[in-house]
Amino acid sequence: MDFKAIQDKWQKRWEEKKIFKVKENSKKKKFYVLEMFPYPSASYLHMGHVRNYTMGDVVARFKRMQGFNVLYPMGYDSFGLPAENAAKKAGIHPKEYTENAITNIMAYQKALGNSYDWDRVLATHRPEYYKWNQYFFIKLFEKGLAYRGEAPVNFCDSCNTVLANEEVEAGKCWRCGTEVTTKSLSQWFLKTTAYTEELLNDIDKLDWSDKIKEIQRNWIGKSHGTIINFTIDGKVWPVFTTRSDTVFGVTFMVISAQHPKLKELVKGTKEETSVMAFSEKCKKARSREEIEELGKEGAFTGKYAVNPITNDKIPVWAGNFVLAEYGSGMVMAVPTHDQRDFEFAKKYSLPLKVVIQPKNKQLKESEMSEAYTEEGILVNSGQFNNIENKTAIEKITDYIESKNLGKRTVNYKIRDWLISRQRYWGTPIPMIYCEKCGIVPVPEKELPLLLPEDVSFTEKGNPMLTSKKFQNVKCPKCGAKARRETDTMGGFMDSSWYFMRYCSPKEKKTAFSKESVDYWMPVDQYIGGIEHAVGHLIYSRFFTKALRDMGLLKCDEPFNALFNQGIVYRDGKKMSKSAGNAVMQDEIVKDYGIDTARLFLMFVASPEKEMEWSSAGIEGSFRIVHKLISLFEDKPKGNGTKDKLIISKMHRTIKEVTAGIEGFRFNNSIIALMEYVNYLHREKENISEKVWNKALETVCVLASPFMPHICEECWEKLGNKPFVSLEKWPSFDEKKIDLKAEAIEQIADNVASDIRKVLELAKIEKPAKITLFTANKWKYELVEQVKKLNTRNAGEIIKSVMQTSLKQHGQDVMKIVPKLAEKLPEFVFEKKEEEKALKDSAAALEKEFNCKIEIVDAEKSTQQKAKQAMPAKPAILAE
RNA sequence: GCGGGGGUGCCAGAGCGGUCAAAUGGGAUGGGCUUAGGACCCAUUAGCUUAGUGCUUUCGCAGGUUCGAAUCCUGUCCCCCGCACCA
Repeated sequence: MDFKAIQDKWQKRWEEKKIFKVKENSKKKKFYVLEMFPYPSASYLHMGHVRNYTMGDVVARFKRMQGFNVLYPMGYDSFGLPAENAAKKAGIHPKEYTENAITNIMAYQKALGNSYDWDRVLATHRPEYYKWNQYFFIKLFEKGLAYRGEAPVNFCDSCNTVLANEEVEAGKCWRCGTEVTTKSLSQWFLKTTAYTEELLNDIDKLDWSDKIKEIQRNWIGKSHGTIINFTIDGKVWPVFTTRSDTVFGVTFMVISAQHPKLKELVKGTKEETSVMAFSEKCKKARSREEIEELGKEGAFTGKYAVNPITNDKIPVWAGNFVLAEYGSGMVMAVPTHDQRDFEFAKKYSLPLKVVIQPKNKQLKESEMSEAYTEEGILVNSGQFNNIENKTAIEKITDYIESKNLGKRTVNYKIRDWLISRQRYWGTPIPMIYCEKCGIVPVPEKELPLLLPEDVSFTEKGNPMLTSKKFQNVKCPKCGAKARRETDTMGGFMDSSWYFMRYCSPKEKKTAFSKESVDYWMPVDQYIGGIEHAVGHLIYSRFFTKALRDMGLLKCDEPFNALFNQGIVYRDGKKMSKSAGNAVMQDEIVKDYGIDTARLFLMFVASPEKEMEWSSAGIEGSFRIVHKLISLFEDKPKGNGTKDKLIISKMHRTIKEVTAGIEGFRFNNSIIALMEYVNYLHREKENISEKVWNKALETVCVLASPFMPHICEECWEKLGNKPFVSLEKWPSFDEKKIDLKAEAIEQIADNVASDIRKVLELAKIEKPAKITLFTANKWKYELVEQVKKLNTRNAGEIIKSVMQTSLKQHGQDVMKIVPKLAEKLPEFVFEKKEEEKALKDSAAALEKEFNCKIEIVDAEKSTQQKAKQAMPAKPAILAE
């Protein structure tokens, strides 16, 4: 079979007939399948991509065949730094670079034969798309959900731009790996924190893996605590703590070295210069290694705070270990009961005061070598002494609230979404700064605000700054001279709503039609890498909720079910072109065809697990494909003795394949399919034409999501009209799955092969008569018969017969404990049924061996002998 | 440190209370086919043992629940992956 020709043939036909084109259809239930859209930098596909896309395609095809109206689109996340860097390096305009990359990658994707609706393709760098980024930005601005604010932000010197928290991994830039530094800059933010509670609570509604749900919960990082109002110089400094039970043990305060109000605090003190120098130092490098090396560092601010509960006056320090952006950016330090505070206190010889005593020992400040963080009883805590510390948290907080010294509160780790980027290849932020009117949005009718063309990529810094024409504008409100924002939006803006654009991609007047979005959304099955756990997957959730509240759509969550596929490795490393270990789509297609690659990728491991690419494995899959195809090359006219069994197995196979796809266990689906294919091969001779055809049709339909091209071809070969891709997915009838019958048939089956073997080994060509003995002992008799042959091979004959057949026989099955026998009646065989199995197959056997078959009740005829020879009943049966 | 996921036969990888010495593929060994190789087909692939069979050991390690455990519980060791000075 010429796989290449078949692929081309069917891909062409699918495209010509537009069979995967969809539109809204209120009569059909919708199903939206989506893979995370790719960044089109690399103009090739390797097996990692193919694995991802194949999963989506399997689901899409399956659901389509089940009668769902399936939306399955593809597009390109085409803004971003790589295109801009390529432009810098090679002197190509990012737009040209990007369009080329899209053309290339799309050709590769089309060659996969996935059932995308290619009429819906989109690319985020095109003005008809990013216009709506700008529109949404203005709407968010109007709602107060987009704002400009000064905050300590992450800055990557190499990329020369600020980064969102979600783009910093272990203190390094996610893209280039450069150390991220902190700067205090004025930037645009989207207020994700306005939806914190909803983002957290709705996680429970999602059909996502526990792992990724947990990552999101951690990222949101909700914690209950208390705000306690300390005072410094009469001014209130609220401090967040989860351990209000230790408030009597506070011996100093630590303010973050990067706290925006630090400068104000130390102004005019003699410590000012040294503290500010320390602060500057802390703003540099934040890599994990360096922090661990440095340890905790601090500087005394010269100020004292008053503990509102005890009225103690305690020193205020600036410290490198306190995060400016979490809580209040300042902590109350309880060195006896917090390890970090303990280390800091030891280093700077600050006092310790125990306020929680464990039950079994006595803590002494002078003897402590680490903080005591377990539970215990309060001491040195005034009226709260002798209370368990867990209870004390509540009691002390109640007291604080009653005296108006603070309040209960909830704190989150999640920050607002920093969206500005000082880069060119992104959506221009549609804002204008006017000296009189302040920040003014670009009027809607002027959208899209296009990226300027007259920019230079060779200078350092943001290329946008090189276009004076772009920057100098008139204020839309007052007409005075004004300056346009030169920052662009980070790429996560683009990917936060692309799945909605797919619903009505050609819409010109709005970002999407409400009608189509309300029909298609949410995405029923989203598939992509886990690396987007806190970036894209949080932003998209936020965006959906924000758009919902603007009345643009109905759903609360964008992605109902999410599946994170495993990575494809080769030689133990992640497959990538730069690592030189990528297996490319085209080389595999050349040797094996894309269907073999799909089969292998779906078959070798559970979809969520990482898998190792192996060339031996792909060979194996190639064989499987061949085996399946060769079924369709036969047209046997069998006798039909195995028809019943084939039907039973067919229903079982349908059941298993269906369950496999539904549960994202594609590997198990394929195994079930293979077992059926093998069985059909073996039983070719014993299947009637009608059943054979039915069986092959079923195989063809069941296999089609995995190897669509080959199945179309086989489908045609069977004389069916195209397309198998549009066939109805078969349903199974549990009643037709007859395990008992299958097992009985198996017995009869084994008998035949035993006979064959015996004849062969004994070198008997034409037996005059074959006697079969029923029940457990028939084989015993058989042995006796073989012995009588007096042949040299007797031992060998008997052994091979016994090995293959007795395992299946009654005796093993009867081992089931009697108690459970009632529950599992199908596992207990009665002699009658065995006899029946033999009788049923007798005719076929007579024909095959061309002699008379006699069936004898071994129970009667050989009881005596059998009793002597057989071991006693298994002990368990005697009970 | 916190959180998540794992440890299965030569390898990969299913199974997740009884049809489990454990699917499926790969590999290995033997046999068939073939001028030969490849492809294909068949058998074997924990150990001992029998004519059938039986027994022992095996699903990281140690216990427990159960008539019965790879599967459930407890402890323990190891591995991988997130987050991480979050007050």
